[in-house]
Amino acid sequence: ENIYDRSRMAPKTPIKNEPVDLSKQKVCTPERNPITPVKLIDRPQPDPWTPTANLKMLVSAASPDMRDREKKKELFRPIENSEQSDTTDSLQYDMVDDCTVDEFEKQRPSRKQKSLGLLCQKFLARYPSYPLSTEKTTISLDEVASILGVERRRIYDIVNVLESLHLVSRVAKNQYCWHGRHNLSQTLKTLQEAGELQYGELMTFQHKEQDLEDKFVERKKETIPESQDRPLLDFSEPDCTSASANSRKDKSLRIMSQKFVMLFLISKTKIVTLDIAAKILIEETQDTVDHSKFKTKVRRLYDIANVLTSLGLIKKVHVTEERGRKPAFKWIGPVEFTGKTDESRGHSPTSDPLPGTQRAACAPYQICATGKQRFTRHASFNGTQPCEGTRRKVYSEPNSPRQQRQDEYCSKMINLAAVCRQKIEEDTRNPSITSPLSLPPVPGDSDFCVNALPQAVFPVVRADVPSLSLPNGISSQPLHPSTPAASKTENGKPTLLPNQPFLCFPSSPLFMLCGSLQENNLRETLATTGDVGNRRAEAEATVHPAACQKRSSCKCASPSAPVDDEEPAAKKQTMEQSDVPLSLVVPKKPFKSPKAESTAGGGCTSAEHLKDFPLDLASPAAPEAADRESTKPLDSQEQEKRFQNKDLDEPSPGKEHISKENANQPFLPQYLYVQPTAGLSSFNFLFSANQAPGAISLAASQLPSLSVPCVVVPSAALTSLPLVCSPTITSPISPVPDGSFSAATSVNFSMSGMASTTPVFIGTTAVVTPKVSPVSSVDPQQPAHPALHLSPVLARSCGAVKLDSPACMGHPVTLLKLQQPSSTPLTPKSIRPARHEAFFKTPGSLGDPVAWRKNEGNQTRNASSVQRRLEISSTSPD
DNA sequence: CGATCCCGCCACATT
DNA sequence: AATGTGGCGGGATCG
Repeated sequence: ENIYDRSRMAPKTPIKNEPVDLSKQKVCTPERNPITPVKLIDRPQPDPWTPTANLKMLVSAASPDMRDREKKKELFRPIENSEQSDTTDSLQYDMVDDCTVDEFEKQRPSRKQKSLGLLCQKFLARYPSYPLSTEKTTISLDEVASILGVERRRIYDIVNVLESLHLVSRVAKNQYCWHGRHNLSQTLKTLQEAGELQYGELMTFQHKEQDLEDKFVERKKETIPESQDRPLLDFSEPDCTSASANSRKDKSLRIMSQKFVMLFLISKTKIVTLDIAAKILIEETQDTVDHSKFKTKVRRLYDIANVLTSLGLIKKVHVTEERGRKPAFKWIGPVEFTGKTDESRGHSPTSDPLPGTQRAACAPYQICATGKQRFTRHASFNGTQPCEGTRRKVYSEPNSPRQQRQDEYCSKMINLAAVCRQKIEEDTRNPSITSPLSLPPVPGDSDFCVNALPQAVFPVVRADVPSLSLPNGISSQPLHPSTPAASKTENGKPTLLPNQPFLCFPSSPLFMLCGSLQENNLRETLATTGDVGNRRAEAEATVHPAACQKRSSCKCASPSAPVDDEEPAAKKQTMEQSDVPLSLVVPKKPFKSPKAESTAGGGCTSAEHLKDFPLDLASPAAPEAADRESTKPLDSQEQEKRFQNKDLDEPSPGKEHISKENANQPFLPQYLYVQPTAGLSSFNFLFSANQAPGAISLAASQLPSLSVPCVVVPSAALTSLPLVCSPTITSPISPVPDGSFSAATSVNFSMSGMASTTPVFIGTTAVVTPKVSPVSSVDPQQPAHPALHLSPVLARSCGAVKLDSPACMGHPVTLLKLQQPSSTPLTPKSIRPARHEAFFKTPGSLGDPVAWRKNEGNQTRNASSVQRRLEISSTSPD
């Protein structure tokens, strides 16, 4: 104590003691002051500003935690390094001596250094964006606070926002469970849906934010009574008025966060100004808007924005209007959520209102619901996947109001979703489509799920792995009629990667997969979207390109593409693709707009072909996408197809229906699966009927991309044929469009070496080679992710397949490579989502062209180096 | 000087 | 009552 007091009688700026500072100092000036204690002494503020402060200081100084924290901090140093240099010196008193006073004035900790955004980055750096499903990470608030050297209060700010996006969930007091971004897209999708419901109309009109806002306000008042209003909101958030006692205000930060995100998601421009957001978010009465309240809201929004920025979901921009320049934020996160999002949640819960729950077994998601929460409702979002039983239990145990709230929240969400679906269905679709949704029950049972796409179908099999990352997932996906086979249950389940990349069939009888490439689909899609098209065009023109492109995220854009067939779209894609680091370049398709190509550079195309998958992987975004994205790839492909289709316009039959996504799927190639024999030994061989080379010829450019992919080679076959690659794959690899692929293929095989027995999986998307290169080229970091993700997948696939294929086991590496691209993270489940989305999405999509695009990429890049390392390490084990 | 937003008091919730 | 949460807004910094 003495020391502290002594420390400086009058430090210029009495800095409150901060543990952080101390640590930093130490770190910073190790040279000078090797001894930590000394610094500490110095640091402390001379005057005890507050009794508390002193106390804290003492405590911190004394507590081992602090020390640990310091040590730990060092780990993070890299992040701070830049900063440190400056600050370090100044602070120290000692330093001061050395240095000038001025420096010391600077004080190390500049405000920026203490910013919530930075803190959030550090926080996020501690956890993997895409944690393996198996690992559950619990976060101790106290621990984190001490490690990061901040008060717990600050951690709450971060966690609350993360919780609103379901990146974490509260397990117990002081304990949170880290879920990572696996569910992010789903969550966003849900928010988008909710947002559309709430604000949708507004959006339609919205031109300016301002207008929007006004309308919004009006609307709110008129149309929506508070009561309603609330619910919606609630739905987005855990709280609940009704059931649980409405707890206090507590929702604000979380709810605000969700609403804020919603605004972005429903905004065509993807830009939301702070003031507008504040106005909209001011609950209830908007009118009042007293200044102070507004001001407070803005403050909160900054807090939220900082966290979202750290997550790479938004970035700050300025909007200049008549009035002048206004602070605003632009959404740079994923715009389209195909993937997982719907999968689980969407359907089952929603569509079927079965809340309760029967199939617990199926999806974790549901399980949750079932299990404990049943009384409450469905599982909570949060809990969903990541949490496992255990967690859940924990969760549930408490049965605290909070949970209830969450539950409620979930239920609300679900309902919402249901509503949306209904809507969609009504509007859009064919009954047929719908039906699949209804299926839920079935799916639940079986492990695998089939997608219901009317058109293309793959049997997707869910591997056994229930636990996959897919969050919600769940349940089942509707099967295609054709796929009866799917039946596979567990062992044999074939695994399908969402995008298609590859299928593994254990030994199943024969499968026929059909997916026709459908140009029609495209058209349909287009048609569907037709209306949208216009808008879309506009929208794109305005917003989209810029945003999308800029973001490196990968998103591959593919999604967007579909929607936009137009050049803009093309551009986007290209752009996006271009963003992708991938080196691969393929000759791309001759699309429509040369521009696009030009812009994107050849790269884009290639990327597409490769697919998005690989690309995704490669790209920063990839990581995220990986799991959930499996679906995406499809989309992307679809998009491509669309493009192509337009050009080409094949007569393929499309299915017509529906949703874009469906459309997308169409292009899935049909596969013919031949089963060798029962034995696994042999792999089945699949080839796409459509895709035959000839098909390819069709559009060299396009088709290739379409094509599919996968082939499974029977063991026997292997010898002779090592692998069959889908044209697509090849194409990406080699620049040469058509023919090239063959070559490429061969290459791959050779690589694999798996020849004999090992089964080979090839994903269209995943071209091994390309992938690799791209990755390297792109991001060094990323590779890691993919690997990680992949690994799990692989494992599953293997497991699922189980075949005999030693190959899987034996050559994990190889497999990984292959898989990575496409499958990556996907789990069988993932596949489903896409479709769902389609269904659900349709409406949205129509409404919002932008939606198609994905921006997911962002996240990836966010991952800190640390994170990556962690992941990698974890992965490797796998 | 307006935009940001850190800081931490203090009310409410939970244990 | 103690402790956990987190609303809230003063006021320091930043630009």
